[in-house]
Amino acid sequence: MTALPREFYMPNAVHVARTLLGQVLVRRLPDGARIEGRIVETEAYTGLDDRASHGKDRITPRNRIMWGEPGRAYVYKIYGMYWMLNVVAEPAGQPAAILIRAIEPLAGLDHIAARRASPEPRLWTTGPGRLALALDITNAQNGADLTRPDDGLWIEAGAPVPDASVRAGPRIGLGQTPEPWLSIPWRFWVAGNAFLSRPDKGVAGDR
DNA sequence: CCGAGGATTATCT
DNA sequence: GATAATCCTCGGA
Repeated sequence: MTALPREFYMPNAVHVARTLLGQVLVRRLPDGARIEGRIVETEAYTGLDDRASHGKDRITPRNRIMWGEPGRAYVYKIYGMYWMLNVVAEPAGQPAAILIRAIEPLAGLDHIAARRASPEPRLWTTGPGRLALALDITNAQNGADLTRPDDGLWIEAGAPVPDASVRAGPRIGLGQTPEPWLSIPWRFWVAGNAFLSRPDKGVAGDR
């Protein structure tokens, strides 16, 4: 298996969020452990006008990765205790990133179990905070190049998810964000998958 | 089953 | 000094 090329991340963030579904996120820990998970839920954040995006205004020390090379990891801490894993998209100079919200564990389950308190696999990688804990992702992975195995975190090609299995809806946790950004359907997920951050009600909202 | 509230800190104003 | 792209626990029903 080989990592997806940088060109994969060049298109606009909404398109990349859609095509990331089904791809395989791979983590190689310092001790040699290998963990793999199929991406089943994503959210797109663009720059320019998107009021929910960290890239909405200007470059700051935290968000500078968003303006850089596509195909790299943008990791930041939220609520004082959780790390969020994002993938930078669009050409350098344009702030855009995709938040990986959930993965379906494929390999390395025992390594995840060792790190997570809950004995319930469904609670290991369902949600951005949880998946970061499961894969031991912290700010040490900020800027990691996802197009190569060198940094211990990368993305490989997985089985494509057909349009019929893709659903879209509003992004989660946006709080005071004004419309239309609050409701724009830039969250994508694999219909009916058991590892979504919240249960799939079976409702479509396609785009 | 469900909703409320707490945890805990980097970041920006 | 307020807020945040979240998760977990606990109390009530």
